[in-house]
Amino acid sequence: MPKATFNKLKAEKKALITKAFLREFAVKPYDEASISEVVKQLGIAKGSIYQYFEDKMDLFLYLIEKANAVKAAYIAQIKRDDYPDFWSYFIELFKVGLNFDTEHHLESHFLFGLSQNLHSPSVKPLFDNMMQQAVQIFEELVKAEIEKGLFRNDIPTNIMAYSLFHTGRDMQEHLQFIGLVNPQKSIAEQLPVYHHKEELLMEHVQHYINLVKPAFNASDHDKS
Amino acid sequence: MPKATFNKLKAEKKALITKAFLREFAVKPYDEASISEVVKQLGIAKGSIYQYFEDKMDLFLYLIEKANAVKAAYIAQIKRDDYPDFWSYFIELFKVGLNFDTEHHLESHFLFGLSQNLHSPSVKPLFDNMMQQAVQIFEELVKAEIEKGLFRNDIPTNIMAYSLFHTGRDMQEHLQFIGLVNPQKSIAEQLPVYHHKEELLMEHVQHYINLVKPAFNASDHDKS
DNA sequence: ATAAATTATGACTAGTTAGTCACTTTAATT
DNA sequence: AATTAAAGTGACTAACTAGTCATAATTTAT
Repeated sequence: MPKATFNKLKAEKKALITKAFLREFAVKPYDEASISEVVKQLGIAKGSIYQYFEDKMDLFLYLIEKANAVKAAYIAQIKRDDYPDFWSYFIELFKVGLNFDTEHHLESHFLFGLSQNLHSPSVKPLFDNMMQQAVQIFEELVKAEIEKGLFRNDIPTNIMAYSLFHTGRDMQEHLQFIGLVNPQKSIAEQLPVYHHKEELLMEHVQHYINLVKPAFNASDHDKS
Repeated sequence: MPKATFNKLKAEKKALITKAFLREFAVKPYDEASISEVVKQLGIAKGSIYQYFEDKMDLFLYLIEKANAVKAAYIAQIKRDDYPDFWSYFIELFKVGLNFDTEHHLESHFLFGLSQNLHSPSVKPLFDNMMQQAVQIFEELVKAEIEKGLFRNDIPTNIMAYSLFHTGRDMQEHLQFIGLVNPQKSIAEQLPVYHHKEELLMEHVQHYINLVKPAFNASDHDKS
């Protein structure tokens, strides 16, 4: 966590520093992100950063925590119980993600980049941990659906959870793949990733969900 | 491509150099892989490498080509037409992949690592290109299945292709996630990734395929 | 206004890297 | 055996990096 000095900083300066580093780590993998370059951009001394944070990793963890907290507030807005089935909930999750992106594009860019640079040696253990947690949450969701008789019960839940978790990631990646979104460019232009693409995006998500739905839903392949 | 000098080298030396670099690039992302370190291990001068290759990227491209060629020979062993449905073909693809891994674990490790370090800035364009090709192949496969009436036809083929392509990757990643395989450790121990895990692996693959099968197969959701 | 505490600084350390090139060694040819 | 061609070398360059620390500037407290 940041040192006391950083927290005592006035909010404006704190925000400027956070923003600059979010941008840097959004564009480059951890090991290639350069503190030297960011302080140059900020016009502050490199030594200052080490008054604020223990080291590079401390700074990085702070950014993750920060961005995750902002996103978590969006996710928490919706509850599974408010939807008739998992898939309408899943789509809604995507929609709040879209709001998050529009209203906090830097944090969104950062998390987007994070999910794509998971295998840099220095972040691997860290990321594995985050992944464990994420998949665990999905496994709970899956189990609840099975309990309700809405998901099939002939496949190990951990496999279903992992696949479901990845479906979300794959959708995002695919959007990038077909050039519908361009995170790198969006960051440079300081625009949200999905800016003015909301409808196309949701259409794409709908297709994806239509595709995977029969893989999870209980029906004839259910052995119960 | 490598310089003439490299090709004139006697096969044994060529193989040793190739092996050492495959190992290095298997473990680290492109930008973190160190030529200096490998030449130290090999006990040859750094200058020699630049007698063999134009630069780091030239060396890297050579390794990709090399590893891909070896794997392609395995893939080419089987043909879709020899199987009653896509999924038995898909499983067989996995099995030859397993053979490839057993018989060429270094190349296998390298390609494994490659698929996980795709977003390093320097390799991004390169990887995007490989991805385009891979997905294109999958899209052809999907189209052929639809033609045969075996896959559903109410989802854009590019979405089906992308999802299918990722299913393979996700399966691999999941095996790593649950600790069933450990590429880093396997490399250190100079063992194939899937060594002595073949049965567990195929069981896992079978589950995964059972899961996703209904997403692709034509049935009630077909609008034809 | 003075003293004390806090915050900011940037030159510096020790380490890394890819790539170069004048030179030496080895091999092939005459 | 002498000459030429090819292959191998390692010190060196230039460019980076994270992190340090004695000093200077600025706030805060007295």
